[in-house]
Amino acid sequence: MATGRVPVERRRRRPTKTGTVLTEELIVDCALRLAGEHGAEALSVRRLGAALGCDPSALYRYFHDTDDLLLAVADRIIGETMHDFAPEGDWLSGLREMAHRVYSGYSRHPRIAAMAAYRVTRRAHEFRAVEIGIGLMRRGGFGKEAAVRHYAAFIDTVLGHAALDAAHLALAPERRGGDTRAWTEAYQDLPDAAYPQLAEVRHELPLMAHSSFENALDLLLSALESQARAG
Amino acid sequence: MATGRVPVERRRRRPTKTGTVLTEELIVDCALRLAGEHGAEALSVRRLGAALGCDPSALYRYFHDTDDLLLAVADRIIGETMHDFAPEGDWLSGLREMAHRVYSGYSRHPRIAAMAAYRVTRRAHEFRAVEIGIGLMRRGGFGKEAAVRHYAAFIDTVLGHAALDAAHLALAPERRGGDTRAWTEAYQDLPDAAYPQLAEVRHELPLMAHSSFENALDLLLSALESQARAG
DNA sequence: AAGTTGCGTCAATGGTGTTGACATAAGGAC
DNA sequence: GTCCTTATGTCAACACCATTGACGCAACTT
Repeated sequence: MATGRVPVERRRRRPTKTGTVLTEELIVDCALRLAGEHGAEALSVRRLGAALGCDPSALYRYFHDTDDLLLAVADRIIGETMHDFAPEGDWLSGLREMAHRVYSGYSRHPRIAAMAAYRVTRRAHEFRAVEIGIGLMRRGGFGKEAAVRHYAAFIDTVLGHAALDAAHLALAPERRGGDTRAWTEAYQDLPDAAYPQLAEVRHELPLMAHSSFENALDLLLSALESQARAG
Repeated sequence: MATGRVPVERRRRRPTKTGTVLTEELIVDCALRLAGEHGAEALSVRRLGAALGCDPSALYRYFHDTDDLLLAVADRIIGETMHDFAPEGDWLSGLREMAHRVYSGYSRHPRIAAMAAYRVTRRAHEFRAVEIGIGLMRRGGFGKEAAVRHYAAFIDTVLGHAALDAAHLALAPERRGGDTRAWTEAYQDLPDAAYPQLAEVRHELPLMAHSSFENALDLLLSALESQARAG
C-alpha cells in the first residue's frame, strides 16, 4: 500500500491535461458508470484514467490502491440504495424493504457487488444502514444480543444472495449462458436410473435457473417472526 | 475460448521436460493445493505451470481456459465435501448436515470458493449433490415444485454464506484484518447522538465480526419445518 | 513577486491470460 | 523393427494489468 499519497484535505486543484479537475467524488462516479456500462472487464485503473482524461497513476493521489477505491464505490452504492429509507411501519415490513433495497441496489451494479458484497466499507453510508437495520430488530422486540445476532444473519443472508446473483450477472455472457442453460440441458439429459429424484422433478428443474432470493427472504422473515413471538 | 485444443480421450502420454506426466486430475490436484498453500494470488496459469513442472501453455491442452479449470476444481471440492454422504435419518438433519458439509468444504478452500460458489459446474459431483438435496426436500413431504423451489432457496442461502465467509477468508491479511477490526474500532467510535441504536448495542457489535452462518441456518431450517407442517 | 509543494505525468517493473508456430516423441501400421 | 502421423509439450509474443519513483509544472502562500 502506498503511504502518504492520499492527503485528507486537498488544497491545490490542478486540472489534468484534458482540462477536467479530479475529485474523489468524480472518480467514484466515473468508476460506477464505467463498471455499469461496459462489460465485466471494464474497471481497471488504466480505463478509469482514460475515461477521466488523466494519467492512470493520478488516481493514487486519491486512493491508496484499487481496494481503497473499491470500498469507496461500494459505500456509494449503499448510500444510493438506502437513500431516504426511514422505515415507519412494522419491523418486518421494514426488514423486507431493506432487503429489497440492498438486493436491487447490488443488482444494479453487479460487477462492484460481486467484488464488494462481503466487505466492510467502514464508511458513512454503511454506518447508517447498520444503524437502521439493528433499530428494526430492536423494534421487533429482540434484546441487544439477539438483535445483533439476528441482524447479522439477516444481512448476511441478503448480501449472500445479492452476491451470488450479482456474480452471476457479472459473468461474461457466454459463461452466464452456459451456467443458466445447465438446467435445461445437462441436467435434463441425466440417466433416470442413476438420478431418480432429478428424473421426477425434471420439468421443475428450470426453476433452478432463477434467483431464489424472494423465496429465501420469505423463509427467513417468517422464521424471525416466529422467534420474535416466542422470545 | 480456444477451440478443439481439449481432446476427450487422451492417447499419447508425453512427459514434460521435468519428467512428470500431465493428467487432468493431476492438474486439478495441484491447483487445489496451490490455491490453499499460498496466498490469494497463488493461482495463476504461470504458477500452476511452474508447480507442475511444465510450460504454462500446456494447460490449454487440458482445459479450454482458466474458467474451465476453475469449474473442474470446484466440482472436485463438491465431490470432497459430499463424499460418502448418504443421509438416513430425518430430512431436516440431512439438510443440516448437507449445509455443514458444503459450508466447511468451501471454507477449506476459500480462494476457489470465493470464485466459484455461484457457478454451475455441470459435472458429476454437482449432479449427485443436487440429486441428494432434492431427495431430502421430497422426503420432507414437499411436492415437486415446492421441493425444487425450497432446495434452491436452501442451497443458495448456504452457498451465499459460504461465499461471503470464504471471500473474507481469502482476503489479503491486512485487508481481512481491516474489515474485521471495523467492529471493534470504527463502529465503536461513532457519536452516540447520531447513532443511538449502535450506541445501545455497542458491546454486542463485535459479534458482527463472526460468521452468522449457524444462526442463519437455524432460522432457515425452522422455517422449512413450519412450511412442511403447514403444507 | 518569490518560494513551496501538491499533484498530474512519464517511464519502467514485474505480473497476468492466451495464442500460433514449432519440434519431438509416442503409438499405430506393416 | 521402421516409418508416419499427430498429440502434446515448448517457445515467443501480444496485449493487458496494478503500482511506484522521479520529474516538473502550476497553484497556492507569504
